[in-house]
Amino acid sequence: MSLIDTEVMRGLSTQGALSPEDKALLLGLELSPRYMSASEVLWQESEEADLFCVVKEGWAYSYRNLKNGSKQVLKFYLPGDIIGIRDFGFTRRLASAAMINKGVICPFSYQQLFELFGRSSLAAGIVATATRQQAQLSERLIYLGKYSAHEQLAHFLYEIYLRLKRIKVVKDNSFFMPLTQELISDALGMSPVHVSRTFSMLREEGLVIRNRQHVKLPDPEALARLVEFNDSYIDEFLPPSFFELLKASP
Amino acid sequence: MSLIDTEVMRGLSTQGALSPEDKALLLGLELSPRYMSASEVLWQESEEADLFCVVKEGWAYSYRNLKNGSKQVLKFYLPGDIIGIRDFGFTRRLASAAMINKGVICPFSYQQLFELFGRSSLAAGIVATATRQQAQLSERLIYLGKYSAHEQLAHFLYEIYLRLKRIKVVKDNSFFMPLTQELISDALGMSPVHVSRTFSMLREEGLVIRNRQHVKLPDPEALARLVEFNDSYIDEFLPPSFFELLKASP
DNA sequence: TTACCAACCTAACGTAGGTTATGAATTATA
DNA sequence: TATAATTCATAACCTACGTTAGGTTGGTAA
Repeated sequence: MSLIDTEVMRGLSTQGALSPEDKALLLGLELSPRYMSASEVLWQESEEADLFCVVKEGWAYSYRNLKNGSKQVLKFYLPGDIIGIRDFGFTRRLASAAMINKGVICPFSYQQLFELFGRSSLAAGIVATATRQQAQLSERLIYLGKYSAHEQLAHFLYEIYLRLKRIKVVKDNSFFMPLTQELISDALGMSPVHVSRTFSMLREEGLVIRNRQHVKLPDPEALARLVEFNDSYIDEFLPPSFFELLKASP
Repeated sequence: MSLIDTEVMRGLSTQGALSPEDKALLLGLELSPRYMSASEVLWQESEEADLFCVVKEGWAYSYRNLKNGSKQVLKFYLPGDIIGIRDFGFTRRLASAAMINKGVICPFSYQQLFELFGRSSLAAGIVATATRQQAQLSERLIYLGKYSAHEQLAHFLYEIYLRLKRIKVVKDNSFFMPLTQELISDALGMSPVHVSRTFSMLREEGLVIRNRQHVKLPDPEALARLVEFNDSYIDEFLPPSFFELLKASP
């Protein structure tokens, strides 16, 4: 099971959509398989991200270690799956990855992917934007899985705060948030009643002041500490390597 | 707030990475803004997917209506965010999208995105693979948010079963699954003890027979019915439109 | 002004699932 | 082979959160 055997590529191939160069590139990957033992780590969270892999044999998974000692698995990878493309457009890994049992993987550098995009940095930019969204989804998943309603809501509000600050619509730690508690409950997977309860708790702790659609976070840093916020997934700019690679491409 | 004002594009622009054609394309988007009212629907689940949008003003969200009458919000979109790129590489929308308050959006067709990829259907294929992964992540999010442990584990096992069947390693409804209950618990956000309890329930119901790493689903269809499985996100091939668009590109 | 409705708050009570603990079955290591 | 370490099953107990329900507030419309 290799990249060219991936269902997507097989589809492209049988439809005659792959150019000879594309095919050559795909088959070239076969030449550098890595034999992995069970539990062997592919990469750790926050290491430099510069490649992705096709799982040829064995199972792998990506995960995040959490402050409370547990971990959240984001995804299991089976033969034929691509692991690590999530971090394309980021400087560092947002999650760790490891083998479950022994197997074989084929690495594929981001550099090679860039070259495929040819000249259009616009295309690369849009793809990077898409992977950023996926990163936000992963964060939400982590909070849904392992944290209490209190931590979840705090995390949610702090994320909204950061995203709004980036587009310069936060003034004096206050912002406009046109969400009902019911909509928030549908996002966080809890009952509307419990959202209300949790808002009350956050208010009593002095962390959140809310009046209908007007929200104020008197001490955003305290909130961030409460949830141990990992803001690398919202970072402002594409990594410098992104531009170097673009300039280096033909 | 337009696409070119998105943080990613601004980064590309200030680094001089955007070609004049890229810039012209981006600015051309400004010409077709759509003014949306509060609660207006952008698209419904399972409608044909052929475009994405940049949110210029207002808030939007994507969501899935669930069988039990509730809904799960997947993501809130703020000004500058791109909505609908998740479905690139799929025939139909995997989730609905709607405005929260009134606002302005700028549509951008998948066709235009294809043209940016130039000749490399390999690049397009890799991107499509990445969006498929995001789709799987979304499904997991939905189950984490709104379903009981019983339904979650059933869904998880059925997804593994489908993915393994696609790569032809399921024989007689049985497969090898090198996961401990602890690892499963870390993926599903529940305690190892409860994973064991839930496996026992599924066994008593005759839905799952498991012996260490060997799993058998005597009646996969019954499992699928239990979780109302939406298998469009694991579908085998890229949509026909994908190939038509590729042939149409210069 | 009155009536109405959506959004929100709080309380009382029930339950799914967490926690802790113990023992059995399996696999790994000496 | 004995010994240790995982993995898993089941029980007893507890808590975070769901559910149901009743009341307050604020916005809107006649």
